[in-house]
Amino acid sequence: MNGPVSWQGVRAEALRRIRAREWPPGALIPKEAEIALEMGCARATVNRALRDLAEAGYLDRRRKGGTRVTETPVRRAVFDIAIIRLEVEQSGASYGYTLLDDRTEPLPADLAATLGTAPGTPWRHIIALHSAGERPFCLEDRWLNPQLVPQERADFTALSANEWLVRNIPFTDGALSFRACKADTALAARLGCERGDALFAVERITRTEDAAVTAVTLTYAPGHRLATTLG
Amino acid sequence: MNGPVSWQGVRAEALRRIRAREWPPGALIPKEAEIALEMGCARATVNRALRDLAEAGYLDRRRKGGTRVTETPVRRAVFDIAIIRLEVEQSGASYGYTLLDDRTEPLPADLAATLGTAPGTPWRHIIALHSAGERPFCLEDRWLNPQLVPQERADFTALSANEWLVRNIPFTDGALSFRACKADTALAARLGCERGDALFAVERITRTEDAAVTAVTLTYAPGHRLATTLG
DNA sequence: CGGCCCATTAAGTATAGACTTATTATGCGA
DNA sequence: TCGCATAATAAGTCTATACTTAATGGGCCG
Repeated sequence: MNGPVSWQGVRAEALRRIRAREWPPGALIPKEAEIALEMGCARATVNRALRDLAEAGYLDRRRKGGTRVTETPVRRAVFDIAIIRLEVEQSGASYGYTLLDDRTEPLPADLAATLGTAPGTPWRHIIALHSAGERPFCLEDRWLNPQLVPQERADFTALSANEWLVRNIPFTDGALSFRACKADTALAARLGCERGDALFAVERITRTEDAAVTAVTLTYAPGHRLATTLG
Repeated sequence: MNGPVSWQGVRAEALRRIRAREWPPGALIPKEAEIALEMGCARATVNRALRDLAEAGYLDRRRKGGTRVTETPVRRAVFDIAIIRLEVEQSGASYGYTLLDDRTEPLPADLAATLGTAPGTPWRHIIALHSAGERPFCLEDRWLNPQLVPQERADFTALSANEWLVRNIPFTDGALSFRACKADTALAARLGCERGDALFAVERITRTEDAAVTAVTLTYAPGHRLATTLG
C-alpha cells in the first residue's frame, strides 16, 4: 500500500521511540540491518536516517560498537549570520548606513596577538553606523587587512564593509563570540543611548586559508536580542 | 591507482573550486552525472558531497534547476548547549551549586503569554546559583510547569534543575535568545558584581509536543563570553 | 596474569540501476 | 500574444550488493 519507506519515515519512527523512551537514554538500539528488516527497507535507508539523528545529537554511533541513545543530549543551536542590511530590512525598517571613520593605523597589541600578526602593523580601521529607520541599530568597529582590502579597491562610503567582504572575499573561516558590554561615552553618543547602558556585542574574526582578513566588533543598540530555536 | 573517490574527496574538490572561484558565486555548476563522470565515481557519491556542501550553506540546489554557488553565503554558527556543570568543569574550575529559592507562585503575565498558558497559573519558581571555584558563575531564574515537574518528584537542593530536566525530560524542542542586561541590586548581590554592570544573559524556553516545560533566564557573571567557530 | 594478535562485528562507504518529484521549458491552441 | 497542458530535466530517493574500517573481545602465548 504505502510505497517504499523513506529515510524521513525511519527517522521519525526512531525519534518517536527515543522520545517515548522505548529506546531510553544510554540504551543500545538494534543494529541497522535489524531495523531495516523490521521496517521493510534497505540498510542504506536506515543508515541515512540514523546518521541524521546522530548529527542532530540524538544518537552516538561507533563502528562495531553499535548505536546508542545519547545520555546527556548536547543541544545544538544554529544561528544564521546574515548581512546586517538584511537583518534590518527583515524587521520591516528601512536600512541606513553611515561611514563615520576610515583610516589606516597600527594594530593594537591584543588584536594583533589574536590575529597572529606582528603588533603595530598598519591595518585599515573603520567605524560605521547601521541604522533602522531613524534609530541607530548597531555600531561597527572593524579592522581590515590592507593587503586583502586595499584602500583604493574598496570604498565603504556607500556600501558597508560587511557587504563588500561577503561579495568579494566570501567563503572564509572564522571565530565568533558574544558578550555584554557597558556603553562608554563614545558608544552612548553614537548609539543614542545612556552612558552605562548594557549593550549586546558580537565579535567576529575572519580568515582565509593564508591570512587574517578582518576583525570586527558589532555593538547593538540597547534591547537587541539574538534568537534561534533548538531541536 | 588511488582507490574509489570518496565523497569527502569530491566535497573537498568542489569546495576548492568554489573558493578559487572556478565556480564563482551565483554560477550554475555541472550536473551530478557530469561531475561523477569527470571525477570517476558514482552519481550517489557526488550527491552526498554536494548535499553536504548545500547543508553547510555553500550551494543552492533545486530539482531540475541544477546546483548553483550561493550568492551571499549565509554563514551558520553552531553552538553546543551543554549542562552548566560541564561548562564550568571544562574551564578547569570546581563546580558549585546552591538553591536560593524554590516556591510555587502565579506566572507573570508576559511569561504566560510567551508560553501560551493562562496568566496567573501557579508554576514552580526556582532561583539558583552556579559557581566556578569560589566565584559566582551564573544565576538561574527558572519557572517550571508543575504538572510535568511536581514538587515531590524533583528535589533541586542537590541536583540542579538543569540537570534534572536533561535526565528526566530530554529531547524537547525550544527557543533560545541572547541579550545583555544591566545588573540591578539583587543581581549584583547574588553575582558579586557592581550594580549597573553589563551582564550577558541567555533565555530559554523548552517544550514537549504538548505543553511548555520550563522557561529559564541564565544571567552570567561579568566578562562571560559565548564563543564558536564559523565555516 | 598480563599483553598482544587476530577474528568478528557493526557502522561507513561506494556503485549501478531504477524510479520519483519538483521545476523549467516548450509548444500548442485560443 | 497569452495561458495552459505537457515534455524534458536534474536532483532526490530507494535498493541490493560488496567491500572497508574501527573497535571489541577472546584466545593464545609468555
